Amino acid sequence: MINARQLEVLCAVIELGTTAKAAEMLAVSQPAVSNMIRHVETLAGFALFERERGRLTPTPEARHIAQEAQHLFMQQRRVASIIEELRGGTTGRLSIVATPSIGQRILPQVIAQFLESRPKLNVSLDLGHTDQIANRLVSGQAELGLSISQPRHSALTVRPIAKAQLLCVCPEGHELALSRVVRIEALNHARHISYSSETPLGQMIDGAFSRRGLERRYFFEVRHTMAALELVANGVGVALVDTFALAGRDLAGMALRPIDPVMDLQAHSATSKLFPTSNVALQFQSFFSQYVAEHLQMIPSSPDNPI
Amino acid sequence: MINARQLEVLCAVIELGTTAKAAEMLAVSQPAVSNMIRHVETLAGFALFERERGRLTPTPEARHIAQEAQHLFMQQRRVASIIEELRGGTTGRLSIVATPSIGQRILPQVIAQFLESRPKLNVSLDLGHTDQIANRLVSGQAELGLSISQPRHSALTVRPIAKAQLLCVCPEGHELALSRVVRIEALNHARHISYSSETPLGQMIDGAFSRRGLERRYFFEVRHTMAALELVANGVGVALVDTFALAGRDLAGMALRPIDPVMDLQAHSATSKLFPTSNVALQFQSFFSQYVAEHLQMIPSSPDNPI
DNA sequence: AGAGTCCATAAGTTGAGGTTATCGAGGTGA
DNA sequence: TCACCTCGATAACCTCAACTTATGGACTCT
Repeated sequence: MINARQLEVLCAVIELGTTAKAAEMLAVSQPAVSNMIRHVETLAGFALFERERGRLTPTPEARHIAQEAQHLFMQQRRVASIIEELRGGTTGRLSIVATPSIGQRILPQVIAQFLESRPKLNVSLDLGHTDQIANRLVSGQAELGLSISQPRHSALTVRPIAKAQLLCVCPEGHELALSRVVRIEALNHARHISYSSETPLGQMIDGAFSRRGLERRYFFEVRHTMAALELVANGVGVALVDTFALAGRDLAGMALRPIDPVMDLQAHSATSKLFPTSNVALQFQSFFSQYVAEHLQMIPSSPDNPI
Repeated sequence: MINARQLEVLCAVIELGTTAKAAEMLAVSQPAVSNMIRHVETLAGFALFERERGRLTPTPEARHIAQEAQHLFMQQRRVASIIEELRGGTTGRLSIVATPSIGQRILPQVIAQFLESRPKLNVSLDLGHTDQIANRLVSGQAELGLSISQPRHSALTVRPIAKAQLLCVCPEGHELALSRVVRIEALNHARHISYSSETPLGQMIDGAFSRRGLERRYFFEVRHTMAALELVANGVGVALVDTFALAGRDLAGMALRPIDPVMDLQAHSATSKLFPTSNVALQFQSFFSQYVAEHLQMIPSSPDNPI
């Protein structure tokens, strides 16, 4: 069967009219072109050029083939450019599942930024709790999982990807806003909106309270920081909210205070060991880390509270 | 740049799962496949397979490339099949110019037959007198010319392609129909429809008359045999008509008689020396010759009237 | 433990596609 | 008409991508 190189030479001769000019354009010698043309003619089984008075004149058949070959060249260039783009991570498909804490606020921002230099990239974003993330990853339905708590699954590769902190958010003018730092004990005497003890965040905060010999008290139970934040924004009470939920949000009417003790969160990324991870996914992991490190301000951890 | 063979191997491995099966399908050895895959990976600049526990698992990037490559293969097969068809003359373009004598009746029949085994063929048919045929051929606007009289042009290749004869056509029951053979002298005493002396046919008939020491007489002058035939069909008179015009026509109400002397016509085909002639055009020439020889019955020429 | 499967590596072969050198045919201008 | 140019064809040789065979090490399954 005829190959692309042969068609390339054929087209060059038809276009430029002589073997010598075609050879020059193709950066090969004139006999190479001459031989190739003859070879293609034997492959095709009929003459592609008429030789008279030392000149080559393409036959209608040759012109017809050359025209069709253009589509082949186009497709060839297309494949080459796709490979190029896949190398640069500017094309392909990136499918992410994230917990709402990350997926609702910070992740769309990071993705938007990531897409600015990759307009052809195809993205899929889904939310789910940690177990669902693990399921979707091992079943190959998603490629990259992002969550605060580490998904536990033998077929997953989990690694820390970004840090965040819990801050205290209260309505502007609230009594807690009067102090520069909010001690967690104070929350027990305020209208405290907090997290179910089943949630990782709830357990973490419980731990901080119990380390001070206290028990966490709250009048409003939610599961996600975004929900708590919205309640605070509407003046319902005060809450501890992570910086992922705060990222880029308009905080008009609210006051933000560091807390004592500092509580650090570690976001994790997970990929399946059962499927190879795409280039884009790897790139996105680094991008996410870097973006968070640059855009989320952190309060230094106290020595007694390492991550 | 990546080539089709490399993509072919890549796709085979992705599709069949192992290098050994891919090698079998491609009819090459397993190391050939293994090396090719590694080579393509270095070309692409990123991994296409993940190697673990002695198995290859395609990356999302590899799958993406393989999918795009399918279009390339399709285009490649398309070019190959077009070449195949061009060899068989079942595709391409055939543009013909013919004089009305040939183009109005016999040619459409032959073309229809020719197309039966070449459904993809693109045909163009145009009518014109001999000078116009020559013009269109040397200007490259048409590829094949068909006419009775030979076009005279130094850039044309003209060759005889088919024979026809003049016959006498008269209304059924006409007195000329009473004789088995119509002697041309008899036409001078009938309502004779004939051809302008400027036309090749008129000159030819004039010659036959003068060889018998007579002058042709006619009451109705036309330029084409088709016109004469229609007039006879409507009972206007009698005429000498060539067998090309009669081919396949319903002769109800008309009588057909051989004439004395027998007058043979030679159809000619012409192609331009300035452009190569396509395969289909050459095939059509033979096809036309053969069709006419098989379908037009001829009366043997008398020895004194060679063509 | 042994057989069977997988992929990788090493070393050698082959042929498509290239090279240089040279030829003769044909056109062209002094 | 002769020198000079450009064209394509041919011959003889070269090179490397794409193969080969032979083999080895990793892993799985019975």
